[in-house]
Amino acid sequence: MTPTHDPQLLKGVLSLLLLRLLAERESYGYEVVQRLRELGLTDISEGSVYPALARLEREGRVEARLVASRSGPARKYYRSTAAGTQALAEGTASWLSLAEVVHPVLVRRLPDPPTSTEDT
Amino acid sequence: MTPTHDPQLLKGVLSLLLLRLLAERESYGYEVVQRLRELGLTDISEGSVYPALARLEREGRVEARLVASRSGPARKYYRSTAAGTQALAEGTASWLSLAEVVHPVLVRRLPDPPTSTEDT
DNA sequence: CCGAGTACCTGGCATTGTCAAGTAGTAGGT
DNA sequence: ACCTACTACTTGACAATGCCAGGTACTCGG
Repeated sequence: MTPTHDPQLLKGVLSLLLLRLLAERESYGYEVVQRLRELGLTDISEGSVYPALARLEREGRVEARLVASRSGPARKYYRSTAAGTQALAEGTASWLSLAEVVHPVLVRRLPDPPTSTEDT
Repeated sequence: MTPTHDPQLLKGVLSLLLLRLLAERESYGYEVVQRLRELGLTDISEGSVYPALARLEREGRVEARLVASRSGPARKYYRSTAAGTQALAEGTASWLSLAEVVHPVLVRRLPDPPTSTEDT
């Protein structure tokens, strides 16, 4: 079970993941959603992914081409551009450096909270 | 150097950090900002922290009391409530589980990108 | 003809970090 | 007295972005 997925935590991380998945291999929106779900992000909705992909394309970080399919409507395949690869590197650095700060703080032991049945 | 701090990445994480710092010990806004800066979050602005603290109070996750100071205006000390402690636990779980998904994806080696000077 | 699976897009909404500006108290210099 | 600087908190307007709900459209099986 995913412990109460908080939408806010995903902010910024989603585009980073998309950039990464598309840098690994060309993919289309519907498939990207499935790849994210396989990674464990079961709560990601299409309504987040499609706009995010459109943003990335508008920003020149990915480029798209339409490919007909025999199993449904045409697919829009996206793949990373050079700018996308660079953005991925920078975004990854940001994430890692944030995680390096946040993680230790969250996992360090809490000092004993004051107990009312006990005093010094 | 902080690698191009992305505001979006902080979303949701900030309240989690505040909850954590206040669970460790009672603190007031201005001091919390300093504690965050010491942790390495040099770009955090007061304009983010004060509203976030107000939110946490409104949600009942922290409670506040005013304490006069001889070095300036009164300080508003916040400390975690029981609800805050629980929210901290849940939030930490969310963060850890997200990081567990994101981290491996971001650090795994990229397959060789196709080089234009070379073909199969 | 209808439902389900595939595939994409959009509008409106809520959350939340940032910037900028404002209000105030204390202390020290001139 | 006045000015500056540091401490300390608050607020309004703004931008980014994930989510929900709903819509369009193609293919295939009943």
